[in-house]
Amino acid sequence: MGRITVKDIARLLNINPSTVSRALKDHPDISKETIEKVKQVAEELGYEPNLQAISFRNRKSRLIGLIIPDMNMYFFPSVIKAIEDRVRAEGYNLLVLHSNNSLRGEQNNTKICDRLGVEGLLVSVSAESENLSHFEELTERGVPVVLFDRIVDRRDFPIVCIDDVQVAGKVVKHLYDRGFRKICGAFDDPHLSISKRRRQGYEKMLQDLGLEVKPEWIFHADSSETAGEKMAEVLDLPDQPDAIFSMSDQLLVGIMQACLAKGVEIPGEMAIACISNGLVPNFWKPHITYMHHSGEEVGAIAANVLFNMIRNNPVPHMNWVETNMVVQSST
Amino acid sequence: MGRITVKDIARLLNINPSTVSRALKDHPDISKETIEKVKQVAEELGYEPNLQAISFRNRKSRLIGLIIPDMNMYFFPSVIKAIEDRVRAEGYNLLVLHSNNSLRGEQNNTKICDRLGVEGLLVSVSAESENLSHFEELTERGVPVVLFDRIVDRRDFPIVCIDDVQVAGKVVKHLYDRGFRKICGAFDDPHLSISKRRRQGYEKMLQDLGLEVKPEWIFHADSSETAGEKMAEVLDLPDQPDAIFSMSDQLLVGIMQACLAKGVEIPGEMAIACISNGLVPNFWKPHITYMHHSGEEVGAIAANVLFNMIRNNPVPHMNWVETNMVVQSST
DNA sequence: AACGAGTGCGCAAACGGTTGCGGTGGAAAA
DNA sequence: TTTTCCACCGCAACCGTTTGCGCACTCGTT
Repeated sequence: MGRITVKDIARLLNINPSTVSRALKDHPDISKETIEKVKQVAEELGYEPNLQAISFRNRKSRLIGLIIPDMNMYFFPSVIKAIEDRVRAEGYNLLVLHSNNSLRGEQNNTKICDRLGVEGLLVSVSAESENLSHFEELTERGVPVVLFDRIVDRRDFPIVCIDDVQVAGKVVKHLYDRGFRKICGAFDDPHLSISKRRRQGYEKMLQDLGLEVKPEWIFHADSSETAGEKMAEVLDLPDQPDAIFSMSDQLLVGIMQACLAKGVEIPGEMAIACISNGLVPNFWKPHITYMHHSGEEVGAIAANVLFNMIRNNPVPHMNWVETNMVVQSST
Repeated sequence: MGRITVKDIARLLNINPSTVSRALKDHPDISKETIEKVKQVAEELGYEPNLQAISFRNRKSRLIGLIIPDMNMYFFPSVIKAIEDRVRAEGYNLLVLHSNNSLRGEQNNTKICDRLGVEGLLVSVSAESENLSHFEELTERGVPVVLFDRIVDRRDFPIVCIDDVQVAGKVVKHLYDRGFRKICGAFDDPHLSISKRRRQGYEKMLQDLGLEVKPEWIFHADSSETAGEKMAEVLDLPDQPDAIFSMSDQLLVGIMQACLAKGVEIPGEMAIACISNGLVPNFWKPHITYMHHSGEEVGAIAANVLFNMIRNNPVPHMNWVETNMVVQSST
């Protein structure tokens, strides 16, 4: 009733399990006839190698861990997709874990990956993660850890992301070039370094352009709903902005909902530009202008860096992901 | 440099590995002092049990497999989230695999799950899956398989989904009750049984209401883009519908894009109602009316059925997921 | 005839943790 | 004093697969 093992095949053919093992992988020590017989019996019995036993014996799990802060619909699905494709192409399997944006969850997930013996770990850190010491148990044992997108820049771990400061600046500059001078900024959780860096790029560009940085025109939100609420407040200000920079698709949704609810004409009364995975800005008419920040590309590059590390190839500390501006309608 | 094992602890304390093993799990045969010492040393050395070894020895992987057709942003992220939460709460880990909507991919994924020794498998089948024999290797060895959402109804496997026929009918009926009589229908890949059933419910309700089923008003699309194209064609018909039923969020996006592109007023010129996970219909103003089909609920119920099977509790063959109508604006 | 070089296969250990069984030593019961 | 009993711990086997080593046997070469 249990599964077929090499021992079963060996017993049936009156040979040694070691011979079966070698025959199944065409070892030159084994005669062609024996190889034939073994393979035939294995086929007939429907033999499937026990990966647990193999992993255990080789002290290799063929497992890659992926820890994401949350399973939102906007960015991580495409990242996961790209990573899984690559991981599978390399003959590995992927374990996806989410930390619920908490440090505790991230630490637990890391421990699980450790206990399962993952051979590499890809992480987009939680909002609470400043201290990254929980990854050191892994790196000390030679298990590579790569941070992507939501990162904390410690020299110990290679990071994969866009140049957030520059990219945010470029989007703001784009709005400026189109004549907008009162540019509001919407950012994710203020604890996230990705939020800090994008806000930094936004503020720096405003200053470089000689524009004022108005705190009333800047808000942080970690969900579409709160972004909508904050946006509604901005729309009630006596001194209203004429444009909005949104650092993500998730915030864009809330912003659009707020604008549509108030009947704000876009881009007539309010221009919008954002950083996006590429789908969401096209939901509305006219389409929203965005800087394309491809989740699939981030995933592909992160996986690539990881496998280079697994193969002991040198990898750069910073791995920039390209972005490109997609200008739509009159914005 | 390698990881700490029970043997290391045993050597350090001049005791037997078996004593260490028992001490770590408070076996009554071991004295309190020994337990203390062992635990202290384990703590100091940062001992982490090797789950591979444990899985191997116990012939239990503590792994659950999840196979989805594709990593789209609309439905599966919420399903995955719910499943992972439950799986983790049970002390298991989740392996997420996607089949790229191909039978081959699904078969490969199943084989991988088999080789890894998963203790249960959750599947949303690919568009190409009619024959489900690849799952039998697992069920024959007592590994439960549960199908959800995109299902094929074979008596062998419990299924978790909404009552697609009835739900689609209800949405159509809702449009009818609001006075619409020319109701277009948008469905996913025609090979999917979920598409067939929802279309069946749509057509049956039209007939029950004495309305004509017009083939020109029915289209199938497996992406937002093609849905948009097909919708644009419908909008060019001489005899235009006054309402649309969309069977999913993904199609809704394409439909909305087409309507917005043509300047069709919603719901004035065209009423829309759909089956949705609940977020997408609120992207626009006015919000789109929808039948709420919660991905999280589907995931939670599917996981629940699976764990009941793992515990040898009896489970029903059909496991219905509840839906509820969310009526918005004037539609 | 003796030697060398291969060919084909078996033996046994190992990976880390668990567990049935058995043994020792000391205290209590007979 | 002998027997019984229990608390505490060690021994060894086991899970399935792999692999270094070595043995037996066959050929071809001097």
